Amino acid sequence: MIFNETKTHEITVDVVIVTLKNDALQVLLVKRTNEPFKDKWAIPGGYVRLSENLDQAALRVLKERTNVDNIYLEQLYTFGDPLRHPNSRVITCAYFALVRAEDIQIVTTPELGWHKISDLPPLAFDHKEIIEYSMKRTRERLELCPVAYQLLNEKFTLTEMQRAYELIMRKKLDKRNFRKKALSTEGLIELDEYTKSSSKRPARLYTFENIKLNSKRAHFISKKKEKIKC
Amino acid sequence: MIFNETKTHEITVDVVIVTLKNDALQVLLVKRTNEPFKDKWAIPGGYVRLSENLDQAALRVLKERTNVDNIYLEQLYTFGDPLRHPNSRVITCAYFALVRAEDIQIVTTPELGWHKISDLPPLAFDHKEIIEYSMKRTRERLELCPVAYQLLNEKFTLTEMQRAYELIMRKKLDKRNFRKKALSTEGLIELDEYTKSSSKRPARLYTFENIKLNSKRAHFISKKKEKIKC
DNA sequence: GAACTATAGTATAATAAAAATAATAATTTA
DNA sequence: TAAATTATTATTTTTATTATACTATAGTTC
Repeated sequence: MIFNETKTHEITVDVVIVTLKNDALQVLLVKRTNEPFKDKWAIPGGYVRLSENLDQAALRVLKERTNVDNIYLEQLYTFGDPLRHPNSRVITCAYFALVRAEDIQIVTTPELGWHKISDLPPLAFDHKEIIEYSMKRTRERLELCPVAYQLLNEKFTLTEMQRAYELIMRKKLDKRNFRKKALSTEGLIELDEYTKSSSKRPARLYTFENIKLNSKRAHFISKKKEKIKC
Repeated sequence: MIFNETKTHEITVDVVIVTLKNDALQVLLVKRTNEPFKDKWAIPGGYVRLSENLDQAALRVLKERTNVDNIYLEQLYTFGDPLRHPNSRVITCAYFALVRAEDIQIVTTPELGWHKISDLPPLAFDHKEIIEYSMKRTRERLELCPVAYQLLNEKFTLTEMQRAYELIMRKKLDKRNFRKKALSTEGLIELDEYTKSSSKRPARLYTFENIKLNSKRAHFISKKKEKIKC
């Protein structure tokens, strides 16, 4: 590939939209209908408009695809390899979003749907790398604050919360220690409600007061077992 | 400002180059000679060439300005506010670099020089925000791995290392506890050499084996006292 | 050369946090 | 009503953090 150095770049945002569904972390993908990478799956994305900033562009893409807003959205990383797009020079600013399954009302079609992160179909461009990076970032975030609540329904049991943590951190957690730490999280509110439809002992429901998530007590996953690259 | 939505974006990289000099963290700035922001100071930056990726562009800028390579360089954040550049739509991918003062052989002029981060001159564009964000990121990094060694000379005393930590973390550290943790850092090598020219008791010199910096034992700043925004 | 000054270096106890363990309670199903 | 399943609570052990005070080694001063 020969580069004409006077040609301009194109800039897009791509949003890794993650939810918790059927006891698995799933990511929203669209099937490409055109070349390049026709029939491969891709993260939802779009061009950044000149009138909007990057966050606004990502929020717009998210809204277009899922009709949700006001959720956890974070700039992830900007990918700019000259060869990441086979036809032109496209730099993409990747975002990731954690959304509640119950908030999402998308109509899944053969061209749009949720895919288990542990079992992804063939992906277009460098989107596999982007998804992997977003999961790494989610793990790092979870060590700092309980972002996992973004994946849970408004009312949830501690077991559901623990399960979300286990899926993100990719390791089993001890139920008793998890509960002890979780209960000390600022912003966690114990409700006087219990699950009903379960076939076993009902579990107490909790909810989150969203305000206080930057508390220093808000994280409760030990960092020690994780090795983080410098 | 009225936007022509068909106009293209321009993409730059800006590199926050930080060093430790005269017992202070200092950042390399260039004085702008043209409008906009004539006579204000700016982070070194440049346009991303079509043939290079973002890391390469940042490394090139770093090399052009300081003639150093092979140092700690990390993508920071991409800033894309439509109004951040008054004349055109410039999206910048910010990087930050930690460099050793002894490695740098720049000729400081009235248009290029080091400035204390605690006492910055008037800055162009959103560069104040970018520098602040880079220091925040450095603090977060330091909690994960001893990147501060990037600021130290090849051979350093534990007191110098502690001082680098204190400047980055903006708090006093207890000498005994710091030394205990520092000595348990993987990759730290105790030398049979001591400082000489000091008029006081000589201090033992240490060095770092760069290889093992992703060790889980490599970080030794407690996270508890820091509040991190979600 | 004795006293002083400044920084380098060390040992240990108190406190707090994390990890590891077992037993009991509440519900549905067989 | 016994068995199965999930929810919930308490305690101990281990590890990490914090707090504390003293000794060591050089140069400097008198």
